[in-house]
Amino acid sequence: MAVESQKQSTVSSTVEDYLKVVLKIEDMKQRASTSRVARHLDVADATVTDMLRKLKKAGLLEYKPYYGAALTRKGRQMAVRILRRHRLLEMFLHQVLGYGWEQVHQEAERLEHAVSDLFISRIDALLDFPAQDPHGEIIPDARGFRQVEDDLCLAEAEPGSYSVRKVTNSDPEFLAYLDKVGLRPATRLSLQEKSPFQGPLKLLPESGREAVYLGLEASRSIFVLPLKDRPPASAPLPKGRASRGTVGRSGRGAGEE
Amino acid sequence: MAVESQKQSTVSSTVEDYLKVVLKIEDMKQRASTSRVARHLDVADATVTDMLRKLKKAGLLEYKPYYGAALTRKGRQMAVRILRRHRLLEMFLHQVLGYGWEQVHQEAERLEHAVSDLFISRIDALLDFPAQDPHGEIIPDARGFRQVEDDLCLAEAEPGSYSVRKVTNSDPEFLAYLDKVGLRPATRLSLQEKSPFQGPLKLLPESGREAVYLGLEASRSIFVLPLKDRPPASAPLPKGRASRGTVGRSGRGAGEE
DNA sequence: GGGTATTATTAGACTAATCTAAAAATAAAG
DNA sequence: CTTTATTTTTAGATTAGTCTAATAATACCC
Repeated sequence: MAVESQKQSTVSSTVEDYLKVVLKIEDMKQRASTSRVARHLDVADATVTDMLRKLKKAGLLEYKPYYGAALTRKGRQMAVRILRRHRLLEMFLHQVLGYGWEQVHQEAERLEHAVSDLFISRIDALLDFPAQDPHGEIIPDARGFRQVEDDLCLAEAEPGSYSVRKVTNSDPEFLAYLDKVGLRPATRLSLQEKSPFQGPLKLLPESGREAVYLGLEASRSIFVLPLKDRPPASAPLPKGRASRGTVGRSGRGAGEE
Repeated sequence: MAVESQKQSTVSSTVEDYLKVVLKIEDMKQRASTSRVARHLDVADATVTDMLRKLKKAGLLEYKPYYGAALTRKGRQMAVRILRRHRLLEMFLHQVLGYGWEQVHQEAERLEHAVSDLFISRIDALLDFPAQDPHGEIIPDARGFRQVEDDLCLAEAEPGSYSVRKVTNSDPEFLAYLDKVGLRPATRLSLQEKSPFQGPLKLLPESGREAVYLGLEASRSIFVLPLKDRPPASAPLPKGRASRGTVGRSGRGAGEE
C-alpha cells in the first residue's frame, strides 16, 4: 500500500509539553490523570481538563473524563520526537558547550521547542549519534525507536554491586550533590545496606572516597544495572554495557509502517 | 555613585522582535513609523499601534501618535542584546554546524529568543569571540558596543575596486544566488559599469569566472569597502581590513555608565 | 488653502493558555 | 449503602497578541 508520509502537523510548545508529560507518566506505568498531569506541568487542574479535551479533538490522545489520558500513535510519535530532541540537546550542551549535567535540562527544555530538524540532525552527527544523554537516558533514534531500558531502581535493589545506568531527576541541586559524592552514570558502586523503615541506603561508589548515605526517596531516581560479581578492583569496565535491552518500537505499535 | 546593575526585565519574544525591528529601522536612518514597523513584522498596522503604546508604557521606546517610535536607552540596550545573540548564533550555525549562510537567518530568528546567556557566552568563546557574522554584519560585544560600520552601498558606489563588507538581505534564494556567482563577504570585485535609468550593475568578482549583471535593487543590500587601487592580481589581502571603523557606544549614550 | 490620498488610530472581536471558585462525579470509609 | 473526602469538571474571567472595518489625522497637490 502507499506509504503516506503523514506530515507532522505543527503544534504549540505548550502542546508539546503536555504530550511530553503524558508520555513520561505512561513510561512510569501510571495513569495520566488530570491532577497528575497538572502537577508535572505546574498548572491548575482545570487548565489540564481543557487542554486534554483539546488534544483529544486533535487526535493526539484518548481522553475519558474523570479518568485520564492516553497517547494515540500520533501523539506518542510527537512526544517521542520531543524526547529525542531534548536528550540530544542535553548531550550537545554537555559535550560541545561544556555544560554540567545539572545545567543541561533547563536549557534543553527551552531549545527543544525552538530548534529545527536540521539543527537536530546536525548535532546528532556532530556527537556521532549518541545513544544516551548526560543523565544516562536513552535517546530515541530518528525514527522514534526506543531501546527498552532494563534497569533497576536503586530503591528496589538488594545489596550487591551495580553500575549507575541513569538518574531520572533534573533538579540541579540534587544532581550537583550526586556529582560531589561521585555518583554519575556509569559509576560502579556497591550497595552495602538498606536501613529498615524507609531508612537510607549505604553506598560505596567506586570513585570511592567514603560511604554515602542516601535517603530512600533520593534513591528512587537512581537506576542501576547489576554487575557480575567480581572483585571490584579488577572488574573489566563493560564497554558497551554488559546486558543491553532489546530494540523495540516506542510504545505499542507506534511509529510508521 | 552606586552602579545599579539594572536587572534586565524579561520581555516576551514578541516584544524582542518589535525592539529589533525598531533598531533596524533606526540604523537605516529612517523614521520608525507604525506602518514601517508593521511591514517589517508582517502584522497589521493596528497591531503595531497597540504594541508601541505598550512598549512606551514599559519605558522601552518613545512614541508619538501619528509620528512613530524611537528606542530609549533601555529599549536600545535590549535590542542590541538580541542583535548580538542573533549574529553570534548565525556564526555558530555556520561555523560549528555547517549551515550555509543562506540558512542561518531563519534558525537564529527562533533561537535568539530561546537560548540563555550562558549559551551565548559559551558559543562566543567557542568561536573565539568573532567580530562579524556570516553575512559580514558586525557582532556587538557583550557590553553592547558596536563598531561603526564605514561601508558603502554598492548601489551608490562608483566604478572601481571594492571588497564585499556585508550583505543585508536574508532571503535564502537571494543569498544562494550571490553565492553561486561568487559574491560573498570579503570577496574582492570590480564594479565595471552602472547602466543609467535604474539599470543593472556590471560586476567582476575576483573569484571571477565571468561578469555578473546585478539589478540595482539587489545592489542595495550589498555593502562594500573601496580597495586601494592596485593591480587586482597582486593586491595584498587586507588582513584585519584596511580601514576600521572607530569603536563607539551603540546609539547615543546607550549602555551602562 | 480645500479636497483627496495616505497613514494611523480606535472599536470590537477572536484565539490560546491560563486562573479561581463553584458544582458535580467518583472513591473511600464506616 | 450512605456520608464524607477527593478529584474532576464547569463557569466565568484574564492576558497577550493578533485581526478587520470604520474613523480620524496628516500630507500632498494644484
